[in-house]
Amino acid sequence: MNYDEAKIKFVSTWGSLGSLWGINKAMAQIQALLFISTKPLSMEEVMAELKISRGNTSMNLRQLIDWGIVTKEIIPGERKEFFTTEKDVQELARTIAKERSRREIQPVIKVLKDVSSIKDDGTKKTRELIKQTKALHDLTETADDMINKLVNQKQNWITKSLLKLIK
Amino acid sequence: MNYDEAKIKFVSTWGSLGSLWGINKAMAQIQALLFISTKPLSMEEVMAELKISRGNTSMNLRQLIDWGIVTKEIIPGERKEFFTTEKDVQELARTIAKERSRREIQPVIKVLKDVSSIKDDGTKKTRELIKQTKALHDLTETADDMINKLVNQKQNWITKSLLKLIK
DNA sequence: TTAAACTTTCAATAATTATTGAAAGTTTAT
DNA sequence: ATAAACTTTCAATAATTATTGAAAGTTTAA
Repeated sequence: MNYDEAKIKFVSTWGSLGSLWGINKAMAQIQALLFISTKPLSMEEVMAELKISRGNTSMNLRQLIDWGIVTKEIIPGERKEFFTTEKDVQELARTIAKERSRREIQPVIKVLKDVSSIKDDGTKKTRELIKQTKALHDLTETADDMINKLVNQKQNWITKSLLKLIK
Repeated sequence: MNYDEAKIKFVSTWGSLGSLWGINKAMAQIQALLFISTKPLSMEEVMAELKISRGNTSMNLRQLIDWGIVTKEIIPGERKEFFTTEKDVQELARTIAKERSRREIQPVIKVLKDVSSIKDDGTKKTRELIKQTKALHDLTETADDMINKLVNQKQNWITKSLLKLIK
């Protein structure tokens, strides 16, 4: 496998993995491309590399900026905008975890809290609903907390936490 | 909010959350319904509650069984099949984590490993590709290990790990 | 066996989601 | 002010994914 093959394989795999961290294919591919680029890329370059339209590129770049994963770069003497992504995987993981929590997990936690707080009328089915949604609420909330806390450890939680917990 | 409202809210919220844990809406809704049911449900009952077709119900129940989340129940004297889901959230989390890892994360880890193992020809771009995909490989692998290990602790890791880590 | 009760399959269709491309908008240089 | 260089917007379209429903398949009881 040479450079170009490896690059294509990486970008497309990362793209199809987008769903795993909750973003669409084009968005994930743009991020992947920037992630292995040695310099900031212009919209033209992104379009050309990924063979996607200008509109698509524009929209997805904006979303990545929204997520806090990509930033615009001003390059002196250049008229067009250039883009870079966070290059540190740790920081990347932190940002993604935080955003997903905010966008998706928190709203669900709220619903689970509401549902598990309905009045207990003493019937079996109501009790089951309360019991099960409460369990789910606790699990979701705790898992979310944990991921955020883990991911926020400034030093390499990877090795440290692993050693502590997993042995 | 009364029982029926709460039930509908829970089932539909859990359904739309399906994407978060990588399954489709109908599948997630069926699981949610079984999760709060006080008794095993037949295909008829699932169809009626969720207003989905027989074919859809059949296919998605089978997928849930594939995932190891739902099991068929034989009820003496009954001709049709009944279904239940794992009721313990801990066990549920464990099963889901294991399956997602196997189905989605492992294949990506493999690609990252392959890509990061290409021959270093000394060019800047190749070095960057190797460096970045290696970092991603390590992160992904470690995070995957961690989740699996955490989720596999038999006793309630929830409280224990939380107390240890988060304080 | 046969037939009723039930489940699965899958081609057709519907619903959803992503992508395009061109017009409208913005910024910068002169 | 004007125009070139560039970006954004969004209605139309394409691609993908989910759902239906009816025919085919299976199991059970008599």
